[in-house]
Amino acid sequence: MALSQDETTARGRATAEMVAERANVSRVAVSRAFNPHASLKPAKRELILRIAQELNYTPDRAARALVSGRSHLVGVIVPDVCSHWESQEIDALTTALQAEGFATLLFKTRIDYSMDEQLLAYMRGFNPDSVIAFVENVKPTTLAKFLDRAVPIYIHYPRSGAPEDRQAGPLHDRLNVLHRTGVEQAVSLLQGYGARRIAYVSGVDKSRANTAREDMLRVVMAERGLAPPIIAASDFSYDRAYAATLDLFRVGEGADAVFAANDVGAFGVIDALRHELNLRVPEDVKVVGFDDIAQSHWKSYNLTTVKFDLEERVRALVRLILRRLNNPDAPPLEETLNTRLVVRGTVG
Amino acid sequence: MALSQDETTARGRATAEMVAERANVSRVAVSRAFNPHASLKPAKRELILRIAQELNYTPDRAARALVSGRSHLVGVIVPDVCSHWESQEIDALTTALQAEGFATLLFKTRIDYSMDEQLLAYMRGFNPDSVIAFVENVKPTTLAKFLDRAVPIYIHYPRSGAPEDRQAGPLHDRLNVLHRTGVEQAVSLLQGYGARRIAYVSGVDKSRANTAREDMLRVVMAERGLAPPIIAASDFSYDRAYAATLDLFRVGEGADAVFAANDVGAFGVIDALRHELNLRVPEDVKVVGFDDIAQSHWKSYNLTTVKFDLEERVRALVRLILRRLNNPDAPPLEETLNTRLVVRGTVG
DNA sequence: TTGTAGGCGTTATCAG
DNA sequence: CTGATAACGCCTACAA
Repeated sequence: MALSQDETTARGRATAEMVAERANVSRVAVSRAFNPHASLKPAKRELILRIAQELNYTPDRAARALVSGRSHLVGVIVPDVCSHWESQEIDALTTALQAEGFATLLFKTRIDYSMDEQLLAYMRGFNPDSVIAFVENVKPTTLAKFLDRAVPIYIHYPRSGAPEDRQAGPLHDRLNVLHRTGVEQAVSLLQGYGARRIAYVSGVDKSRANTAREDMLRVVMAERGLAPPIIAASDFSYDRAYAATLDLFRVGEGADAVFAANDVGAFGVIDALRHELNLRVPEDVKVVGFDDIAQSHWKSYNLTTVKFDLEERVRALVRLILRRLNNPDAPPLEETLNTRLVVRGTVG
Repeated sequence: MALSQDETTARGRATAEMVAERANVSRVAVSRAFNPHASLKPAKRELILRIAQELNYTPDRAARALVSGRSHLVGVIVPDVCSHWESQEIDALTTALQAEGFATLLFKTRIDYSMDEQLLAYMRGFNPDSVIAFVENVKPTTLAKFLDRAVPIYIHYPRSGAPEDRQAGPLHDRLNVLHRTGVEQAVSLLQGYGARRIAYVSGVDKSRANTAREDMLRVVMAERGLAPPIIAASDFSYDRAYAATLDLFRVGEGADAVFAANDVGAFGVIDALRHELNLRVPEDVKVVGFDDIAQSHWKSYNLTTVKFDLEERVRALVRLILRRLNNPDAPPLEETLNTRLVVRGTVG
C-alpha cells in the first residue's frame, strides 16, 4: 500500500490521526493501543502498534503531560555534575529511571551551593514529576514553594540519638543516611593501629553532609576516649584538600591519621603526604575517606573508606519517587541507608 | 487584596488565566509578558510579571511546546555518565544550555556502545529540540529515522588528508575533532626523549574515537620513521588498561613509551607500571594520554596528555544547536576543534 | 470493546 | 498595542 502524499511529504512527526487512518480505527483506539491499562481487542492493538512502528509514530509526551498531569520527567539538581560521587549517582539513577519510563532532567546550581530561586522557577516550567536535590542549603519550604505537584526528596542526616520530630511544614520525602556504623568501624580500625591524633579535612563548610560527617566523627571519637579531631578546612576538592594537608603538617601540628570528608579529598591528602611532605601512607599517616567512589580501588590510592552503597541508594530514591507518584497524598515517606567501612591499603 | 477561594485552595499550579484575571488583562497579554519578542506596553508587562511572581506562575513548557513546536529540551545520549570525560562534558554543556534557556535530558545507552532503537523511540517521545549523541556506532541514518524535527549532532574525526566528501544522506550537523596537532607534538616529545618502541593501549574496539586516535598515531609515527605501534587491546577503563599493561610487559615485548586511548586508561597504565611491574615513569617508560580530564594534574599521575579543550568544545556544540534551531533548513553545519599537547611529568 | 465530545495551558493568527 | 479565536496532540469521561 503506497503512502499518501501527505504522509510521505510530511515534515513533522507522524500523528495518532495518521496511524488511525491507516489502521481504519479511531484516533482514540491508537491512544489506547499505547496505554496498557486501556481495553482494546488484542488483535487491534497489535495491528495499530505495527502500523505505528511503520510510520515511526510515538505518542507525544508533551501533549500527554498536558492532559494527564505527568511529565515523566525527574528533575535532578546538582552543584557539580562532574564531581565523582555525583556523576556516579546520576549515572545509576538515570539507568533506573529509564527502566521505569522516566527521564532525567539535569539542572546545575551555582558552585557555591546556593540555590537561587531563579533556577527553581526555571525548573518548574518543565513540570517535573519529582525532584531530587543534591544540594545542601535549601530548605524544604523554599523548594516546596516552587514545586506544586512534585514532592521534593531530601537527603537527611539524622543525629545519633533519638529520632527527632519532623518539623511541621510542606510535604517532602526523605532519604536518611546513617553515618554511625561506618565511622565507628573506621575509628576502631585507626585506634587499633595506634592512631591517637586524628585530623578531619572538611568538605564545604555549609554543606550538611560535611557537618554530619564531622559531628559523627566527633561523637564517636569522644565515646572512645579520643581528643576532638583537628579540623583542617577544605571543600571536598582535591586541590583544597592537598593544600589543607600541607598547612596541617607544615604550619599546624600534624596528625597520626587523617579523615577526609570525601574520597576525592582523601586523594588530595594522600598525594600531599607522599609527594610533597615525604610521609608514608599508611606507615607514617593513615588516611580514611568517605563515599567509596569507583576510583578508590585504584592502586595509586587504594583507599580505606566509609562506603555508601550507590546501588542501594539509587534503589531507595527510585522507590521514593514511585511510591509518591502512585500515592500523591501519602504522608511523608522515608527510606534509610547505612554505611560501612571498606578496608583497603591506607590504614595499616 | 485577598486571594479568592479558588486561588488559595488550588492544588495545581497557577495558570495564565488566573494571572490575567488578577491583572485585569487578557490571557494573551500574560503570554506576551513572558515573551520578550511580543510587543506589550512596558508598564503592563511589569504589572503582569509582578502578579505572576506573587502567584508563583510560570508558563507551562509542555503546553508551550505543544503549540510552538519547541520543547527546549536537548537530549544527550551517553554510554557512561560517570566516565570522567563525559561527566565533565555533561557538566559544562548543562551549564551552557541552561544559560540559553534549554535543559539537558539525559539518556543512557547500553555499555556496549550499541544504540538500540527502543531507546531512540523512547527518547523521541520527549520531543527534544536537538540531540547530541556521545555514542559511537550509530549511523546518521538510524538516528535521523527516529528524530523528525531535531537534527542530530555527530562527533566526527576527519582523516588527515583532503576533506572527504560528505555522503548524501539525512541531514545532520557535526563537530570535527582534529587529532593531528596534539599527536604530532606528543610523538615528537617522545622521540626527543629517545623513545622508539611505542605501544598503544586502545579504547573500545568499535569506538570511532579509538579508531581515529590509533590511526592518527600510526600515520604520524610512520611519517617520522617509527615502526608501527604495538597494540594492546583495552576499553578506555582503568582496570582493563591496567591488565593490558601487565600483559604487554609480562607476556609481550614491552615498550619504551605507552600511548593510552584516554586519560583514565593512562592512569591504569601508570599504576600497573609503578605498582606491579616496578618500572619507573617516566624514567623507564613514558606515558601519554588523551583528553586532559581534571584529574590529570593530580600528583599521583601528573599526566602528559593530548588535550581537548572542554570549554571550547562545549561552546562549539552550543553554537551548532542554536544555529540549527534558528535556521532549521540550513545546510549541514560544522564546527572544528583542535588538540594540543599538555606537557606534565610522565614524559621526560 | 469501541467511538464521540470536551478540555489540558499555551501560542499563532487575525482582527481591531 | 491589544483581544478573540483556533489550533497543538493527546487522554478522560461518557455513551453506545
